[in-house]
Amino acid sequence: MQYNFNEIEAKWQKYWAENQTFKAENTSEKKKFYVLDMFPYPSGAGLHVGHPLGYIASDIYARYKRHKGFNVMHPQGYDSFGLPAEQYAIQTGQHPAITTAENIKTYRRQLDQIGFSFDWSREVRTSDPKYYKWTQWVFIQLFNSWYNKDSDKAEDIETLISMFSSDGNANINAVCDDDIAVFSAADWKAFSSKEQQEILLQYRLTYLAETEVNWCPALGTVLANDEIVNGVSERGGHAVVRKKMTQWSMRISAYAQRLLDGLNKIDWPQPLKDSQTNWIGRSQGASVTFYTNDDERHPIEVFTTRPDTIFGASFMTLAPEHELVAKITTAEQKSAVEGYIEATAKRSERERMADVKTISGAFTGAYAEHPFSKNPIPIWIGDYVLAGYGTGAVMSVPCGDQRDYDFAKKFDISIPNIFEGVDISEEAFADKEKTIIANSDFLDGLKYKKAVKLAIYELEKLGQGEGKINYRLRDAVFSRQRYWGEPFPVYYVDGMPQMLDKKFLPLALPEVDKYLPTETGEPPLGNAKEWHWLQYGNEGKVVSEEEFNNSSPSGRLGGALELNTMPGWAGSSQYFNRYMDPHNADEIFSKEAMDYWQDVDLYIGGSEHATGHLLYSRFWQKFMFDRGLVPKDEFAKKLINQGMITGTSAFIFRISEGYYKWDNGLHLMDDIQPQLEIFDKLFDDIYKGCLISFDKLENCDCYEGVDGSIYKLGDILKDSEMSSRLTKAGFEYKKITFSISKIHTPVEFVDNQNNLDVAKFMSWSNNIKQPIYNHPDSFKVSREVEKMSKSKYNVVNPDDIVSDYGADSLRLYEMFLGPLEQSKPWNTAGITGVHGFLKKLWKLYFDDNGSKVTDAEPSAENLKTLHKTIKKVEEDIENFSFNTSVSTFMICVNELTAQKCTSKAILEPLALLVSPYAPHIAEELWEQLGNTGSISTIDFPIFEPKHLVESNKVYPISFNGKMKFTMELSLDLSKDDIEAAVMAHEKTQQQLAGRTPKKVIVVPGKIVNIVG
RNA sequence: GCUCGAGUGGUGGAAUUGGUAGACACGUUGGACUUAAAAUCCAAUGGACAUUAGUCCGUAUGGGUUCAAGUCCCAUCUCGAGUACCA
Repeated sequence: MQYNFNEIEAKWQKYWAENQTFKAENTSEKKKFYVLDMFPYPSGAGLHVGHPLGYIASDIYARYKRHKGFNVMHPQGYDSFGLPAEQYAIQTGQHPAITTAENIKTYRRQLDQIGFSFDWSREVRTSDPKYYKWTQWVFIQLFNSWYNKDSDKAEDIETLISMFSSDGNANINAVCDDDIAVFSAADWKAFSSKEQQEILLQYRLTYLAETEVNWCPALGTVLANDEIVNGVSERGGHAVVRKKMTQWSMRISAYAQRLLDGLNKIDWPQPLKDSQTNWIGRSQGASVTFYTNDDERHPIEVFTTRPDTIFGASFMTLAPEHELVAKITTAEQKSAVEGYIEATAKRSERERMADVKTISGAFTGAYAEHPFSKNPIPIWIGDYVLAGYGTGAVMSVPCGDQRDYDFAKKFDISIPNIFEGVDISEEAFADKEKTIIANSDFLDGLKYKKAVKLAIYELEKLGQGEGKINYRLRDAVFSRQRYWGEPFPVYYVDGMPQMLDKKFLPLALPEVDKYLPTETGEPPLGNAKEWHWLQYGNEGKVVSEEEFNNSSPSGRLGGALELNTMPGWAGSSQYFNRYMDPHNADEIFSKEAMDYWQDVDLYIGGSEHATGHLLYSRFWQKFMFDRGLVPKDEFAKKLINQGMITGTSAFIFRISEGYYKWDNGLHLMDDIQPQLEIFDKLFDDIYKGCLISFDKLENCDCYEGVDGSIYKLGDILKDSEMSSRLTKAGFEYKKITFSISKIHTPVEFVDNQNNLDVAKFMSWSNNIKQPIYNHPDSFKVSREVEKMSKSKYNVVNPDDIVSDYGADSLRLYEMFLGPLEQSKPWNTAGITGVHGFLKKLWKLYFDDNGSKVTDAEPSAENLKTLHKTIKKVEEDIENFSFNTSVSTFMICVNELTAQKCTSKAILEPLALLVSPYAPHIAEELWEQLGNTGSISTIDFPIFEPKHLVESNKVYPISFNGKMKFTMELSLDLSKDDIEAAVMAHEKTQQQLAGRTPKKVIVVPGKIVNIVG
């Protein structure tokens, strides 16, 4: 009986689908286990072999947990809003919903054939109105909440309103906008409704504000910080500029500390935690207020992490954009300051980042007064101070900060030394631990920590400062000028945003005739003919502006709807909770479902979401927790980042340019010009576009040129008949050199030995002349490891692998490649190893005549092999070391084959062990062994240590730490017995050659080492 | 620059608390079977010398701790990821 994987896999995939084998129930006697994958964006390109890696790992774990008796939820869905579908729509006019549905179909087909145990009955799609209804709903909850610092959690906005009407806002301790005027209860009641709404907006967790945003003109949208890489857009690499716009923002900064603290109680990879910690960027220090020393006494607030160095402050620096600059600049300095501001404004963010070394600034002519010494301190502006961080102003301590130091040197500002025994003639001194303060009045002689405390204490006494914690984390801009995203459930009345009532959700995306911004620069939704909200009582609908204007104003609610849509991360910030109760039309999820499933036990996905999705989701979860909607304030207990599977690109080499070395070297004579043209023409005619086999290039001389390598023609083509035309024209081979271009070539044209199928390649590509071989019949390409991508022609499609080797082989091989977290190159050739293993496994159960399995008693050896395997595989799965368990299976099958084992008592548990990894073959074996139903919930074999008990140990006998020979001894022997036995051995005597050992180390059960 | 991670055969990678380095595969070489190929099976495979036994060198480099180091400590180099005038 043959191992017919295609048939077996199709059979069981059908069985699982028909029997809903992996459907998880929300009520169960069993303990729950929630295994989650980061849901994919369904791109038009479909899956490549890199994509399923994490899904295979999580699937193995999910299947293992089912065998261990858990009620496992393993859902899957699609993050189906996004830019590519929209850009495709812009180009073709095709509605993104159609493209998206098609792509999802492809994804589903590809996923199904790999045999995942997903519970598809729980599928969600972020672009489905039934789903984004709840994204809109969460947005409304955020709008209706404020952050109370006293209770340290988000609360209903009604509690704030009642506090306003009883006590005003003076005693409110909230996370809110900075510049809110103080009002009394009486004031509050006297405010107009619009004024009240304006004030509340400054407190809400999602709020409308004019913010400076990253505007990408090419994409026509705002980008979040994590969507910008090296100053250009992550997608497309377009320029990004700063621009002021009215945008929805999320007050994530309210949660900065809790997001930081929460990291301690979740089992997530350290690098990911580090990057979140970094992103949140907590720094502890003090806020200090300086005053200008003129009559105006303008306050200048700065943030510093080193209040202990305050006596070293010899100047202040403001960001050029700082609002005070215009007010304090003196008449004499006005032109210099304005010139400088103009110059920095012209420089893009990118230029400023690229050019950190250049120190620039201008003196305002104004002075501040030192809080303690009362000395005048010159106030400068400089673009090394960022308007967006802290207060946009710093106290500059050149002796303690290198940037201040460089600035002071450049502009010849004094650099007072306030450190004991430190030389600052070359550079600033920033080592906190070694700091002893000097020349600082009451701080003299103190170490860093004490000096900080005392400085803050004295500042507080003066009323000019206090201890403060600053975060780098900014509020997150939540508006995008896009079509293909969630519409905001918001309409405007008199310029103030109003939330749609829950019963009117979802507010569906309107139809538009084009997906670009409007001519007046409004977002794409501005193209919608019907995009006004019209409501009377319980009846509400979306209408045209005209219909709205013609409707009766009496009892009418509504207005123009919001034109922005939500960003990509909106839909992914709660999807893991929605999976628990995905079809609930009345609630985002029922309390019962949430009480049962609680949180994610294992989350697997890529590390690229470290500061995007994974931070925003934690924020939303904490908010939902505060509002009593979820029982846990962290949504995922454990997270693993799978590594990337990289491609192995293939390159061919094509002759691009020829050069001739003229005898007169540098002195080009006029008569060379026509010669040169003849040469160029001839060379291009004969050689340009020729392919060269890589093994030919490898072995010849080349010069390292600026753009790569320049090869000598003589080495490569001396004997070629092609070249005679050049010699006939009087050119010598040895003086001819040429450069090559390296071109990606589709990996499917290349075999395992790096031989190119030349015929296929020639018909695929143009601009190619005949290939030049090193060995006839073998044209070599070079290979390099790169990210898998269409443009590099190195994409390997899982469909091909599945049809050639089967899904089980693909699953095993992806795991076998290496540790899950590590990135590793794909090489299809290696899959024959695991495929061969599956065939060998099959042959343990079947030969040409059918089943070989017997009821024979297993031998001790059989049992040892089995239980060794159970132990190792179980440990490996628990440690997510899936690559080593594949090796373990191979060893096990190799051993059982050698033992000629046919015992059902061994082979039945073996099928179970393999089942999480290679579920199709396991199901088939299980059935062939006479069982009915799916193997998927059968108990995992239990490890019994008694089968591994050994009486003997093969000891390695070392001399001075080097193993020389082994010796089998009983494990019952005492240390002395072992030593005696070893010393008596003839090889020991041979090694010692008459010497007496100085020392003999005996570690029973491990090793013997003889020193001397 | 800062933070984190990693350097082991031709390749992917094993190696539990320091205790036989290179498991398991791929690839390569030789052989069996076959008209041939595929498939399958057997043997060899870190390097050098010797090829009968054996000897020496080997986990990026240089030191150190230890009876014993891929593993621990110090320094250096290289690569990768993240982040960046963050005061």
